[in-house]
Amino acid sequence: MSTDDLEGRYDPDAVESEWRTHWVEDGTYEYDESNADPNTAYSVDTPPPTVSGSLHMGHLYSHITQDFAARYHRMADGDAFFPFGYDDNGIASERLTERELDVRHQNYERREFQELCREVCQEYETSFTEEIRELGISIDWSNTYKTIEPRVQRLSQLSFLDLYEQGREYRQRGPAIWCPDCETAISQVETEDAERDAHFNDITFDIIDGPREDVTIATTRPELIPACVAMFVHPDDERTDDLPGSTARVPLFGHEVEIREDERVDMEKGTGVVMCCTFGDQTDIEWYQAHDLDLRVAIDESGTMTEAAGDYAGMSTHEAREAIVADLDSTGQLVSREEIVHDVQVHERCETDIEYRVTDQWYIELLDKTDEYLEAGREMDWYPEKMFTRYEHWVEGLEWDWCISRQRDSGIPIPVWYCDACDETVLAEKRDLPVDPLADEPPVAACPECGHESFEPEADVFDTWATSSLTPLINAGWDWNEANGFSFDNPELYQFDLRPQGHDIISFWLFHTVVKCYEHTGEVPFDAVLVNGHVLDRDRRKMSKSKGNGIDPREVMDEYPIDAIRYWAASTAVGEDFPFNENAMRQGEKLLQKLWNASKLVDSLAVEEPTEPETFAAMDEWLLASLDELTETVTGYFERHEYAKARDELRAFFWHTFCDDYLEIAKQSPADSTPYALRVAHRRFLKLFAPFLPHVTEEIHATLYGGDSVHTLAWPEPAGYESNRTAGETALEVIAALRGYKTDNGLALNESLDEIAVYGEIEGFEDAVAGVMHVEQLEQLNEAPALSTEIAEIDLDYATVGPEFGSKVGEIDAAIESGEYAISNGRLHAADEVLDPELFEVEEERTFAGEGAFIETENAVVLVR
RNA sequence: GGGUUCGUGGUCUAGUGGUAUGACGCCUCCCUUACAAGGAGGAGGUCGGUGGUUCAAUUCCGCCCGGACCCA
Repeated sequence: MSTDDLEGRYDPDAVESEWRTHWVEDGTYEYDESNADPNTAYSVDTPPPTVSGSLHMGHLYSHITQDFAARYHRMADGDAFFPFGYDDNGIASERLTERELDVRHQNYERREFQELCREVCQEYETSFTEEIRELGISIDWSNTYKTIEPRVQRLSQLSFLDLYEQGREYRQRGPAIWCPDCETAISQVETEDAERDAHFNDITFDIIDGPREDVTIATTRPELIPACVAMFVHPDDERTDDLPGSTARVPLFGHEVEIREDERVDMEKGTGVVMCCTFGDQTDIEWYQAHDLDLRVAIDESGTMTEAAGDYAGMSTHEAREAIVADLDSTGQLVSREEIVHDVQVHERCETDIEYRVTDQWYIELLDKTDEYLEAGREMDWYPEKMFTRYEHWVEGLEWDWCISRQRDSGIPIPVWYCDACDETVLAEKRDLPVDPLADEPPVAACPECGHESFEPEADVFDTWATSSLTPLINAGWDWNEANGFSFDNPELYQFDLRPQGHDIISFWLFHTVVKCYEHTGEVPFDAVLVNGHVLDRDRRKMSKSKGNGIDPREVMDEYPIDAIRYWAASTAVGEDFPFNENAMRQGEKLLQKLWNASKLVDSLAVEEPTEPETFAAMDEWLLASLDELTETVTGYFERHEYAKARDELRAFFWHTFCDDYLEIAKQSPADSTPYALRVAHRRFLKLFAPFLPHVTEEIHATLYGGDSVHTLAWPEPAGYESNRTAGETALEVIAALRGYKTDNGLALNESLDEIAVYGEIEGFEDAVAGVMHVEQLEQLNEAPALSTEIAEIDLDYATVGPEFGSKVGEIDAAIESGEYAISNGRLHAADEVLDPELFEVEEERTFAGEGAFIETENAVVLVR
């Protein structure tokens, strides 16, 4: 990376790894808070990836997309704050630690186990970091955090105390989703569907004092029969309209339950009668709450049957299921049994079937302020805009407050104690945080309420999202002290300019982050949200472990240059899902070589620092004016996160206009302005390409121009060149026509042409045309050469003709088609209508009667003699 | 099941109330003062299906089919 000339072919393997190392060692992307202009510096809040897995295509794609934004804004805004976090605080990390070390977390103190987690995660973090660096992501590696570190623990607990003091949190006994294997409450978002073989069991319940002898229900979970507290029928179901108000006797267990009406009963399925248990599913919970039903807890925290299950107590749920079915069969209450396959909810980490349990949990109140949270969402710019609807629907559909407590042995502790006598909640002091109530003493010696002197520590820890939702506060250094209360170390970073987010997790991660930051600061944490789509496999199908169609980024990174992968990542509009596509990477690879080769040519045609000439050759000025326009267009695309458009526009102009057209002309141009234009354009191209292709642009820039990293230079602005653009376009048309002529006649492109004549506006560009096409003599014609013309086609201007002539348009079209029209005095007569000249265009076909070849372009006529 | 979204030559993509952009691949020609991983040309699309609105629909609306995501 330090020769003065570009030699041979571009070797991405060697170059990319060298720069990657250099950028980290040099601190090229470090945010300099003393230099940064707080009004302009760009800040990105990156959602920290879970470190317990290896890099997948989704990480690769989303990080590259963020990096386009960070790199562009670093150049355009002067500086960028682009930090990195590791989420090592979830169940995933704990499971990883247990697996790696072959231990159980129950055998350790909370702090000890966290220490182990930190050690195990450290290895994963190291390899993850290495891979992210390999992608050329311009992260500031001096600004990283881990969600398990004490600073973040303190911040999570501060957040809890602040919300509690604001009256936004409460503790309540209620149903929660429970994993019997992990023995904790989990959130809805930690569950997924899994297919299970099961049975539909039709079971008869006797009716006491009712209109019938008995009713039959269908259930896949007979082990819940001891937990049955009611039965339900649909109010509109005629089959069962005699039942409401009756009492049924639960088979085997004998307790009596009432039959009630509720619209949530599915009339389509089964018998129209369902049992309600503590708790089989979400609907059971809703019924429990709506109908104020009893609780009968038959399954304990480890998935073992309780005393409520009578003879079946002590069995696992699966054992109890089989035993109960067998006993029902022998009492004749099992009517039938049918094998089925159905989806059940499982814990995503261990694939254990989940249960619902009634427990004490902490909640953040959400439901009372959904309008405000909706408004907060509206205040952010969404890229693409349509993704806001996902947020909107999520907020509008909220039914529960946010359960933030988890019954796990590790995680960040909830900093409270409860009075043994009166159950008063005692909060930790802010200055003491972080605390662990299991190990630390409460801040008071006696209960402020009743004076009692012993306390029960809270054993629960926070939900992962309670911490993951604080990343803007972590990144901006939010904290509390006696003197200032809550404040930021780096207030200029908040609110953050950009939040990147996958489209599948807008509903919880992004939403939770907006809510918490909004409540703590009164301000929406992000100016804009950039939503990235998913990477699909080659056949446009979602990648999944079970399908085995995943693509290993490692293999991709070994096979293609990183810059080529980054080129692919800009293949489609942000927010759209798009397939893994090796064509795009090959195309990217070609672009790297093209950039390298063109740079070599520029370097051989122009001295390094040409002085600005007084006057410009027309073509040189034309190039710079066109480049100004390109700069403006591309800048607009970057501002709107339209990376695919920016990439394509830039590539097309560079490849076709600059390389194919201009460089060929430049080779033959004797003008002083040519070397100058070449260098201006070349330096500008390097900067415009830099966010997409950081390695190759840095290598070329460093080799030819030296100095600071191209990535810390200012983003180019239009330099204000003006040119007769029309004449330039026409000249290029003439050149293209002559190229075509040579191809059609089997001539090499550098073959000489004796004489050509041009009718068309190419003033000032004659030398360029003649030079590049090796024309000995070029004659400008003042009038069109002798031609015979006939009308080939008539094009109507439908945008005007349509509204004006309405339903007659079809007839006019037909008349033109069949030749039944006339043109007189410039007007078109067809189908009894007269069209003024501005409503149509006549396409003429010309034939040349004179000597030599005749070529017509859009704006010129060329004769080759 | 409900909602959102996507469906454009073989493949991937842009775009729009007036007959469709580019790339890869394919075919023909060309080693030209960087680049054959290049250049000059060419073939290839009833814009998922079907109704409707309109003079005109790939574009707007309804339904259907297929994929994805979110919520049940």
